[in-house]
Amino acid sequence: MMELTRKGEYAIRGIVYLAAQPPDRVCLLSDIAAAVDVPATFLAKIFQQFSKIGLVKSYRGTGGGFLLGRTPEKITLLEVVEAVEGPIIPNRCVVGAGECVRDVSCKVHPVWKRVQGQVRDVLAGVTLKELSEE
Amino acid sequence: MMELTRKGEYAIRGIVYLAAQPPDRVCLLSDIAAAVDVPATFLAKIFQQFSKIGLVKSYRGTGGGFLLGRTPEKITLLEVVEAVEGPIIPNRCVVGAGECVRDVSCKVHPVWKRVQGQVRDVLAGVTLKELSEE
DNA sequence: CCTAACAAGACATTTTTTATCCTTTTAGGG
DNA sequence: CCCTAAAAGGATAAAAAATGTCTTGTTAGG
Repeated sequence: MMELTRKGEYAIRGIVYLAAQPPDRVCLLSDIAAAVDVPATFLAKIFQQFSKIGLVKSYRGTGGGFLLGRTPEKITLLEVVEAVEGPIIPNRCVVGAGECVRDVSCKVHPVWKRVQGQVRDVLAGVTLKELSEE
Repeated sequence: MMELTRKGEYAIRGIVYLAAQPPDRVCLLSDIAAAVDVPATFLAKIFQQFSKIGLVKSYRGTGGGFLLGRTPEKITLLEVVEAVEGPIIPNRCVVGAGECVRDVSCKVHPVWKRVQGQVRDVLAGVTLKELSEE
């Protein structure tokens, strides 16, 4: 359980590749896809999601392509993962009130809350800089 | 992402209910299913998995049913969850050597390892006793 | 031997994941 | 002003996983 999907994996590979490029090198989607071994059409969707929230910047037309929206040390793994996989929610009952209808005083609730916190903390503590250097 | 499936939810509900019963009260599957509001046929599958690894004991025939395999304080949430959802593996590359073929020195690897550890620690720290009392 | 109960396996349905394709929009260059 | 390069967006399709259901087998008690 708790497994990252293919999409999440691809997303990380793709953006880490971008982070490893010289700061203002505009990269073609097709090049990125080839480099990280991901279907270009699929990666396109992923980068569209990145683009919407500013994780990457995109340019169309001749000479277009992608580059990182911010410097690598300002993008965390948490942002990348949540961008494509949605928020980290181990159990529906952590979402908020009204979800845990079965049990007003649900004992499991705080446990999942804790899990969520730990996972988020770990992922938030890692930046693209660390993942791309060397 | 990282969401517990319905199966996992049902599993927890079912076994927590058992843990809340008097120690040697044998419970009918149909009663448990009704009490925790889970399809009986589905819960049957779940309890079969529990039974195989000794998390619950089962008795067939007239007067049969289920009871907890050990005392509630000796069963952790981690065991329950892993029994039905499989091991907690945030990313395939934490499984072991040979999986992370793309990158011998995969930088993301240790991060997922850490996530895995944290999640397991939280879940291992909670027993059915705590979840079932009061 | 009849009935109660769980065990096991096959099957069906729905949802999610994992793509692919086609059309549209934007931009540069001749 | 056209032509080409590139990303954006939407529709669709195939495969896998989740979520159940059903039928038959097994075990045990009375």
